[in-house]
Amino acid sequence: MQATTPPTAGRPRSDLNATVFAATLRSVRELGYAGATMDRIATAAGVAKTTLYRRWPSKGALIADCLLDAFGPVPLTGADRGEVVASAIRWIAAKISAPGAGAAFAGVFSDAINDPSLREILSKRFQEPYRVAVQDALGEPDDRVLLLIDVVTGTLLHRMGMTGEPMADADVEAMIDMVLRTFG
Amino acid sequence: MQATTPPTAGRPRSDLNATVFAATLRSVRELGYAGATMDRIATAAGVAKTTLYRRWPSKGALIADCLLDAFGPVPLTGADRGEVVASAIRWIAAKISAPGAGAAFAGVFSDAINDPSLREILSKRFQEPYRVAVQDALGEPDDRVLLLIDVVTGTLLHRMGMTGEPMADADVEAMIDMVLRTFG
DNA sequence: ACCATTACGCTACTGCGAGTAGCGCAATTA
DNA sequence: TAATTGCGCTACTCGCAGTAGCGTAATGGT
Repeated sequence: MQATTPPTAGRPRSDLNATVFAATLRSVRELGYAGATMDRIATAAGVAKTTLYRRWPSKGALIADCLLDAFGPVPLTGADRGEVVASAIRWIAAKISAPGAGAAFAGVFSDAINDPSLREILSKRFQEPYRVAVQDALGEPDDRVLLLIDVVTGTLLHRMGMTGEPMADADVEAMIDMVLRTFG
Repeated sequence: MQATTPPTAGRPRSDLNATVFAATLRSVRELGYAGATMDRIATAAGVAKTTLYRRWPSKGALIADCLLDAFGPVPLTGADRGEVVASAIRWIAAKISAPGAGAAFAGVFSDAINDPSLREILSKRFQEPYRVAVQDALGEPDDRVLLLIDVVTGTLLHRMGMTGEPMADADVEAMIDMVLRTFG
């Protein structure tokens, strides 16, 4: 999300990302996605709203970056393929179940429906790295990996959207069983 | 969505649902979910905006009702369980792929994230009838059927949200293969 | 020391869409 | 004929995303 040309002269940017990300997640957790307005996030971070817009082009982009920072890389460990897939699914399920994170994810995702530039960010900056990592680990063709990601993430988000709550562990395990019959 | 007490006196409601639903789907198809404002839908239907709000409590509720009308019941036919599941999945995939319908569905779904009353409508009026129908046809326990619905619908919507396009037939078939290993 | 340059905070705005209020009129039933 | 309810219309309120412009702080270059 940083500018293409990092400037050499002038006042350097202060270290605000950590503060802003923390305030963003806290706001979404307490107020929901729609309730976490840019004004509130700015206030919660002790920062001017205009500063947010100097760094991120939109609310969706800010929250996407925030999630990217909060999630980090997928762990792809396990004795065999099945365990690799299962542990990766448990990891993303846990990330989405973290308070605030699920609502934030679903919110960004929904904004992306009406904002192609945000969809670009989401698919290129978010999905793509995970797809490459999984593909390297599993050696599946890319369309299969994309389907795998659609199934896992889509299922978790759909449950979240319908019930307002993250998916229970038992259902996560049922989904893993199902996926493993194909990708295990 | 109609009032709990259909009144006996006074001017009866005119037959506007078909006109409004058609105008709604057309607006979403041409302008996207966010672009299809209540003002535009009203104008396109040749109806006052206040009339829309007399019948539906929110934009999301209107579009949910519109989709309910456009989708109709799931066909649950087929020689064996596998064919029943496969044809049902192809049916919902086709419905979501219809121009406008996918964007409308995804839009309502995203509004529901921040609107519990809309979530209620979506899960009770939309998901529940389909769940019951599938459950009767397959004889699976309800949590399994709910998972099946989450997987199928979630996957289709996730693909739609990430790419802006409905899922290609080949991928739908791949998803069917995968699901049938568990539910076939 | 002194620019030029860039960042930050602040106040004040624009634009737009969801949802509402109240009026006059139309179409029913009792 | 009176009461009641629906419709169209105009005109709002409210809230949020995003923007403009100013004064000031912090840096590098000369």
